[in-house]
Amino acid sequence: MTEPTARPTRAQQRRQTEDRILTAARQLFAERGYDRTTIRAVASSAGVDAGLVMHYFGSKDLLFARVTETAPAPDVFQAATGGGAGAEAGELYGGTPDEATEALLTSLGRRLTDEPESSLAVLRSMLTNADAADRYRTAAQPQLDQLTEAIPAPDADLRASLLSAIIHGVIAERYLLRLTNLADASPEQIITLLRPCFESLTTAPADDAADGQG
Amino acid sequence: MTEPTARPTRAQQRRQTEDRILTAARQLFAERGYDRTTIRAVASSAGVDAGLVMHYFGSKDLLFARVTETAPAPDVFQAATGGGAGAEAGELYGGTPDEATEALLTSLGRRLTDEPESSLAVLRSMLTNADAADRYRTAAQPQLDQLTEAIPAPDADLRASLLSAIIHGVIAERYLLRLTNLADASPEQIITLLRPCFESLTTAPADDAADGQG
DNA sequence: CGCATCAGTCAACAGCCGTAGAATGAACGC
DNA sequence: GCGTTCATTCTACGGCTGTTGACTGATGCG
Repeated sequence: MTEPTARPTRAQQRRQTEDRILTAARQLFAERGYDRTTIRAVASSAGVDAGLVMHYFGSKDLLFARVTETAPAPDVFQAATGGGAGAEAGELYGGTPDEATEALLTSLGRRLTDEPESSLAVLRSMLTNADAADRYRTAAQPQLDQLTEAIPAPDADLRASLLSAIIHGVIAERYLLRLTNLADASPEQIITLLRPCFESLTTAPADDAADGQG
Repeated sequence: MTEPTARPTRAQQRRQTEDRILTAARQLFAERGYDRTTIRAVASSAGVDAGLVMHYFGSKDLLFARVTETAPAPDVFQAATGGGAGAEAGELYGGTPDEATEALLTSLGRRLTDEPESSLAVLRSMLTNADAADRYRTAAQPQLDQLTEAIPAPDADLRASLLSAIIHGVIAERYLLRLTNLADASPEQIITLLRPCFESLTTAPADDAADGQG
């Protein structure tokens, strides 16, 4: 059936070219941010003409939107499910605060290990591109809500936001700012140091709160 | 003596205009970041011609450098000295870990209260402008070293960097990304929630450090 | 007063940007 | 085979950018 002839159909070739463009765009957006990434540079990096990028994606904004929505991790926290595709993310934080803590730490660990290309594209561009910030905020809200439910405290939403801020701060300072201490440290070191920090945020102030709402 | 005639000397007038330009630049850099801030916009906002900005500052890069080096808080943590100009910053973190924690929290509280204009100019541009990142890293290192000395742990430098990352993450997510939960929260709330977090990083794992930390 | 200095303006240049549209040529359906 | 579709390229336009240099007029100094 499928002959080994290297003659792809037209649709295949288009998709292939689109992918090449998207890959180049993702990398450049991550490296330089939205403003400093030019369509010409993306096209050149993908080995095509700039007009073709326009023809396929319509505009620079739309290209950026495609890059960020295609990004494997637009989420704040993407808990490692261990490969179980059937595991709903909804159950990951639903349990105890301890489970939430470990899920967050695992997510952070993976983000510190993998090359966070597309994640960086979002993170870097969020700070200059209002659309990117909006898109991120919208995408992150359900995840924040979910995390909020796992935290037994009246100010759980603020706690969840702080956890998000900490994670982003660490990633930004390691990859964007490249603070040497953080850039050189191993993910395990970082996780070990942050665990008590996360625990203090996910667990309620059981000491003197006495609000026995749980 | 000094007549109320509004006729300043030439040098005074120049410095006054320079200040106006610097103020406008600081605000615009903070609002839009480096790339989206144009010299023409700065000049227009300061009520002068774009050529004058060039004449005074040489280039956009130099103007940005002046803005960031003039910034009242290029420092990571600027502990509140209570107005004592003679208090050397060197002594602020020199004491116990608890003192360092409180100094960091006070600094964060002030940053969450005041309009962090120039601080944002640095923070926002750091993430897109390589020069700004370098300049920041250089300026922050002594402060990090200082904080490191206050932490009695073998990995004190990493702990200090994490504290810096957390502070920046919170500020960035509140002012740059404007995550609603964080933007609406009061500084006191945030500080209260972060205190145990900071404590866990500034104090050594004296309790259960028995198990070989490798 | 007379000349040098300098704050400040104006017009322009060269370059890069996103984008549009015509042109080309190969792949496709009939 | 023929006309159409479509991937792809080329050229170009208008706008914005940083930057330059000539210009103007008030100010300072001798």
